[in-house]
Amino acid sequence: MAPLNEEQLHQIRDERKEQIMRAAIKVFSKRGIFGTKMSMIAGEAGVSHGLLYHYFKSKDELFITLVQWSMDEARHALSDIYDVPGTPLEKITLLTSMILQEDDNSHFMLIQQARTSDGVPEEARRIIESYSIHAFVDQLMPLFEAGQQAGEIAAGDLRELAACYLSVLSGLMTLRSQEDPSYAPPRAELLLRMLTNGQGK
Amino acid sequence: MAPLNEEQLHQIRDERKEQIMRAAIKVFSKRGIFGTKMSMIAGEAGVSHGLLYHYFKSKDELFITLVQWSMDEARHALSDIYDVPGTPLEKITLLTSMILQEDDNSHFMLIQQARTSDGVPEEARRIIESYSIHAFVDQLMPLFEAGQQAGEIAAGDLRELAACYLSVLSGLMTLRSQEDPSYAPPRAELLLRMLTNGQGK
Amino acid sequence: MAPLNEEQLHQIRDERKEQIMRAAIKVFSKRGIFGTKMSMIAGEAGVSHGLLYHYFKSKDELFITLVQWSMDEARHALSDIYDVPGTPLEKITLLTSMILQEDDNSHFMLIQQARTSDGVPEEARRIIESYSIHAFVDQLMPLFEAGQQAGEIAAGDLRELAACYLSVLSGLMTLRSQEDPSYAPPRAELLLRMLTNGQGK
Amino acid sequence: MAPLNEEQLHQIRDERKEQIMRAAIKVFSKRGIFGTKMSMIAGEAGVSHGLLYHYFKSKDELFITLVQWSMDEARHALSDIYDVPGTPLEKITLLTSMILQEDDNSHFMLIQQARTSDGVPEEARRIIESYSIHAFVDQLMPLFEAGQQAGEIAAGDLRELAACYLSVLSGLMTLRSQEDPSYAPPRAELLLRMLTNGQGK
DNA sequence: AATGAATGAGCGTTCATTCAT
DNA sequence: AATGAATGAACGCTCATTCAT
Repeated sequence: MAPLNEEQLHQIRDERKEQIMRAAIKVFSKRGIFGTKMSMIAGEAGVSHGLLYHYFKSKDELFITLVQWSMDEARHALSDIYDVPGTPLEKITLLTSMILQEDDNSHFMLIQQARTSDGVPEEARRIIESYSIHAFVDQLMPLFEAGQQAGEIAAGDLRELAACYLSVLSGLMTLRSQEDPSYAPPRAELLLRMLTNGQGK
Repeated sequence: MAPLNEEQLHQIRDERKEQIMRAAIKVFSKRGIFGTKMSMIAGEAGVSHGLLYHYFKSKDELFITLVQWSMDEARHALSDIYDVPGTPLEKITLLTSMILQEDDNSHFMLIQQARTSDGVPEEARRIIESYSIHAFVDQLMPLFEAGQQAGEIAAGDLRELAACYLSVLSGLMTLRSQEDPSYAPPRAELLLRMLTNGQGK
Repeated sequence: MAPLNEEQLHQIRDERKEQIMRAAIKVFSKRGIFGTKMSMIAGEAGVSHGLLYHYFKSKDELFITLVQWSMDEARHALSDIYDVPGTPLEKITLLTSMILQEDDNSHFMLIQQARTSDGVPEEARRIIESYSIHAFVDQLMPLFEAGQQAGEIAAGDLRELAACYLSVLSGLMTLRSQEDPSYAPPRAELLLRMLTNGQGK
Repeated sequence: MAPLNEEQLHQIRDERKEQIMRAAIKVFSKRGIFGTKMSMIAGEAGVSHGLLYHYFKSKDELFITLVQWSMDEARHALSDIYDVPGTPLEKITLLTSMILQEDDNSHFMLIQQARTSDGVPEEARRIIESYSIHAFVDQLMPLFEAGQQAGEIAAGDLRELAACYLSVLSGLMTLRSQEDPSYAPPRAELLLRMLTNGQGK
């Protein structure tokens, strides 16, 4: 005999939980796990700090949840690229632009934070390692192979090429975490040269 | 122009102070400003934590000193490249390899930490911004111009190209701060394609 | 004077309220006032924690109510002993066995908890003191006097003897609050020697 | 009760550590592990709360240390009784009086708290169980045997008798933890009747 | 110069209590 | 009546910083 029916409660829970997660990823991705205080997340989400503990057992659990979420989102973002029209190289170009210019790339940035910071919970580290850069390389391999066969991508070791490309993108993403106005992400075409080496039309 | 003024040189010559700074940059560059505790630095340097306060007024001041020091070191590393023999592109290739493979690139990494982290003292931030990426681009412009005239570097906006190149290197450096065994820095040649675009021999 | 006034009786008859009180005394008597969380009581009673505040203004008020209830129950238990058949000493022996072996002596244990712990609400303390051990001694005096006249109880200061006897029982009860399997309550006959001193048949 | 003996003082040599332990046992034994706040201990010891963590890693560790200390003290107190002159019964009488009237029986009380409370660290619980009441019974057996042979102690199962006696003393000690002015410890002679059963001269 | 004892501000977390539904 | 989301005071603990020696 609940005063609120099951569905309403569920809705509130999901709503709040998502609200907190959005606030948390925003702060974590910018300030890292040490620099982020639970009160900052609460403030960003507009709730009391106590409420965070209704939805997440601890700061670490919250962080781990976000890392898992971000890994899934990142994989989705990569797989979505197969659905847009265009040649393989066009798809890669689009992907590059999206990653570099996307306003909210908190997911990628959180992963970078977790990868490069200290004090990250063991489980978060395991999640990231289990989906390490090789997993993303695997995801992109069909696209790169198609590009190479089409003559759009230079000859050579494709896995190495893809890993290099992803490393560069990863690195660039970390540079976007600040508000440094002097930093402007490079144009995608310049980066793409690494792949085409002048062979593209 | 000396990177350190007379007094700074004198201070750094102080054995203890240098010992502390070397320990500090090692820890800061790996763990960031929040993840680094004064006791870690003291332990790394083999002195008591109380002693740190004889040489530095505070953790922030120590960090700021290190940022200043690292900026100077970075500028030196870049300017040194002019002294090695070889064509412009060979010089750039060498520089790239050094940065990517150097065992101790604490200086670069500290700058990255300071650039991408939060909780960095205002003054450290000002130092970094004042010598922002543009300053490094300026330093490398003569080299790039020579490379372009020699036909080793692709045609196009050179400042943009240099900025892109430095951004990529900066980003890659942040990925090296961990012990992630799955990460291997890309070969310099691949990165260089961004600059040559197939025009190099 | 009825141990519970009309209104209290009415409230206690309230099913929900009684359910909560039974759950609460069970938890309080085992874990003490600090070790008991309102959520534990709610869980034990099978209701939401919010509901506790419909019946009791606060944790303290709940505890105070239970102390009052337990004091009344304890007095009843003592007075009931007059109704069983047997000589005075037989009655005392029975009482001793009951207290030591009773499975549910939460009431006595709650009083002990309240007597020996800190952080007990002032009012609970006053209730306990007002019915202090002397009140129980008073209750038992007729029984002891009869026993002494019958030659079953040793000569000497009866109040002192009764107080000593009750103190010992009180103390032993606190030892039963745990699940320590190495502890077994002593046999009543041994304790009774304090009273009889070899004079009983 | 005897303060620290030479050897223990050697271990606890540090003045501050001893100061903190004395303050801590005073508060813990009165208020239990939950009721005791680190700030109370700090206040009682006249130091800042931060200092406690220089000497003890955590509240639990401090508590465990005290339990161990108290167990050792309790064993010593029992074994010391063999050194005083007198018949076995006189020794037991003296021991009883000491335990009941000693102003500072924090050690015994801490053990009782740890035995009967909740939230006690697992290790503390193990220490207490490993020296459970049987260990103390073992310690006193020679004395009881001598008393029985001398005709001072009643015939019967001696281990049961000793266990009963110690249980009663343990229980009485918990009643002394408060400042309840209405409570006066019983005279030793009355308790001793349990052992003599009128057989003593 | 050098140590480490000592302090206290600040953060993560718990839980009694309130309140909208 | 009944629920559980929401709040915030308070506590355990960390660590930058100070200070007596």
